[in-house]
Amino acid sequence: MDEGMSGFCIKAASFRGSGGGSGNGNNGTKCGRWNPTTEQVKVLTDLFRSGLRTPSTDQIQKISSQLSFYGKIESKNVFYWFQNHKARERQKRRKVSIDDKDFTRRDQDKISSEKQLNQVSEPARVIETLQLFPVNSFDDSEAEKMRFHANEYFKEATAFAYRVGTEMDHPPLDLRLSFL
Amino acid sequence: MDEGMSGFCIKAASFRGSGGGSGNGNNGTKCGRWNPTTEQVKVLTDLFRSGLRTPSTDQIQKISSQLSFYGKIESKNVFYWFQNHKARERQKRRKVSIDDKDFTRRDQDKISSEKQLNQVSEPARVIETLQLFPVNSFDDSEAEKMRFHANEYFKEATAFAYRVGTEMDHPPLDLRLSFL
DNA sequence: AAAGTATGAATGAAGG
DNA sequence: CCTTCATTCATACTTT
Repeated sequence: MDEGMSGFCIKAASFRGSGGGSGNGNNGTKCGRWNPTTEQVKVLTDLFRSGLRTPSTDQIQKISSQLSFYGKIESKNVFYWFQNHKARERQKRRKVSIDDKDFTRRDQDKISSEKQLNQVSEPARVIETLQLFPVNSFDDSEAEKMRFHANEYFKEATAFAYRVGTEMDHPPLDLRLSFL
Repeated sequence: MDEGMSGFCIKAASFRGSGGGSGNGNNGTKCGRWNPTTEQVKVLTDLFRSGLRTPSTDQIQKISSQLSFYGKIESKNVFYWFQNHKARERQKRRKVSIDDKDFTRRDQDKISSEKQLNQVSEPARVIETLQLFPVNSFDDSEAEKMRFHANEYFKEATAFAYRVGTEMDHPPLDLRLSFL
């Protein structure tokens, strides 16, 4: 749209460290979209495997902070990464599930067992000590009161805007849009 | 590969205003979710910029009515648009901030310049006569009667994103990443 | 290089 | 208001 729309920065020929290169500690990535390094992807994937699905703001900040060591990264990148990863994990699952409806051929095909053999060869096996999800998951701040919801507007079936039977012939405000 | 299998409608190559292309004067009956036209987005954005944050029911009706000229639209679309826009404006500021790699110099940093002038190629300056915020009836939430009036969220430059003091508490979880 | 795939980013729609 | 899901767009990357 207008504001923080998709960056129109020059598309730099930035290459990811795919293949174990990881030479993009400080790649020439100008703008455009974030290109995670292999290390970053590895950590993120590991976190995901550890059970992290939707990190909170604080978690995102921490992760982003840690991952910034490997290259440029912002909080929103982490946020998007988890959103996408989870969404696609589910999407894949759903696809397979639907595809399984007709089991005429049970030769199992290959489906997506060949997705990817987990990252590139990383000789140095790192140790990660991550403690996520203690036992909480409490929805504490719920003091908010549910206001009228969209339902109020969803009655547009007949566009019959029920008006308050007071004296207002028309709303006090005069919203006129004269354009084009 | 995975195409819109879930989509029950014809997959029209309708482009939104993303990227400026906006080849959608009137997209071809794209059912499913609302796909705003560039004109609609422009008006909505303008309204938002004018300070409108949570339009009332009648306001939504009017806006929707006006915008229906540019294409199919419902009240709930307007409602959701404002909700999302505001929420994301806020979210954006929260996520794009705490990320600072080094404070080598405090005046060299240009900081957030990613936002660019949204000057859409609109030579003909439209005229908008909108009188909002009269003394209109309060929606349902009195909690936001006296708050931001207009440019509360348009502090683009923002040398520093002041931290909202809502994260004083430390999360119960301990995220530690010991790798490398 | 074109076509195909993987994935970052954006946003409509809901839920709570 | 906030968070999350789903769908789509745009682009980096891979394969042919």
